[in-house]
Amino acid sequence: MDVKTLCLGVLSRGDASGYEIKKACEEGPFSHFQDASFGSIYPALAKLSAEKLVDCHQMSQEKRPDKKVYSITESGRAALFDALVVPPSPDKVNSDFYFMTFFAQLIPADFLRAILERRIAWYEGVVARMQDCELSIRPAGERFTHGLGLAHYQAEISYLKANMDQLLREIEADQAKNAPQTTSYLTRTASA
Amino acid sequence: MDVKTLCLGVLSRGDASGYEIKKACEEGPFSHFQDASFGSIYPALAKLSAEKLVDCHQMSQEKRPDKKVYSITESGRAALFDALVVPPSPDKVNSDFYFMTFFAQLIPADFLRAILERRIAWYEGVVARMQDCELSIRPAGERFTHGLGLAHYQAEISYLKANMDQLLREIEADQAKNAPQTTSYLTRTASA
DNA sequence: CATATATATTGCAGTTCGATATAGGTGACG
DNA sequence: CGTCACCTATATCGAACTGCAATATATATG
Repeated sequence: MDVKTLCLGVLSRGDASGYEIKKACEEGPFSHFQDASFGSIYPALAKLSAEKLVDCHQMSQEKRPDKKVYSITESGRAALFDALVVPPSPDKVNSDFYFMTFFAQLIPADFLRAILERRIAWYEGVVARMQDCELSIRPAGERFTHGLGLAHYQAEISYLKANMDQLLREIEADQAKNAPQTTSYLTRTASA
Repeated sequence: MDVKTLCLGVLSRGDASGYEIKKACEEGPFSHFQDASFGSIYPALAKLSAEKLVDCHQMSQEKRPDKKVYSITESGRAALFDALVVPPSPDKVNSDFYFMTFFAQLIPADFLRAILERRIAWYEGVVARMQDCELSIRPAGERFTHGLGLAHYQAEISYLKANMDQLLREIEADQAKNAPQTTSYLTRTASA
């Protein structure tokens, strides 16, 4: 989804500044499936404003930097609708964690264990916070998407807990076999 | 993961051309968690070659365009190792599908149903192909990552099948209530 | 026989990322 | 009571990346 449409989506739920849009993608309801940086959000808002898809009100705050609050216009809602009724392009996933587990046999077992445990703890926290949040007042689509994300994270936690010990045993056995003569990673020969 | 490391990872499993690396990210074992375009892969390979992390052999093929086959060097394997033993940065997910379901109440129910059914069919195909593939010969890390992806897709299919009818009923009821006077999307008033 | 698909690379315009600059407020700690 | 780290808030800039077209050839598909 291009950043302009993402901004329209956030603004369709209520007025927000560029900073608040970023937060919605980082910690808020969009954090599980959208990502955008300031370097793309601010230009996107400027373009949307020029196209009259959003209105901008300067808010002089005391004790805070000035804030530009954007509101979606009727044309903006129409543009959001137009962007929603096209078949979605495939998900783009970039996961260093999966990349790392793929090459698990190259990684020292202790380091790998720490990474796996951190991942489980992280997602358990995410799930706990998601289960806490009040959904009954939210629209059907938001509830559905929330449940879908939850199902995904819970499945990942389950799998990791059920399989990580077995993986670590195999990795340890493999590394003991292939490099019994040294404890230094620097002198290893490529065993991949 | 930067594209250079991604290329090193692919090449650690065997020699490949830029085109073949792209295919590994599109259809191959990396397709579930990595993405990169030609425009980033070819420059990355050129840089890796300049840094002596990969070797390049020009292959003049008959009946095909020439091919540059890259092989990872020992320094390349060391660089891959160095990139693997740092804590992975958070996953980056960009999903137009999730974005769409989040705003389900804005979307015509028939269109939404078609999108949901297409998604289920797509992931069922993915799961079927993943279950087909022979894993016993693959390294432990690859098997583990494969299983993790499979668990994720299966959880998503389950959730969609269990909850899509309920969502569509709610959406239909909502749209019938909010716009009983018209069947045209163009004349709707913003009901979000 | 036209059209589409697959192999294989390159270049480019536009988009996005990540870091940095700016600048005051807030809370914690000894 | 200083100061240190972090939060709010916007803007900018180079580096990196994407998506697309161009180029060329061979094989399927209808």
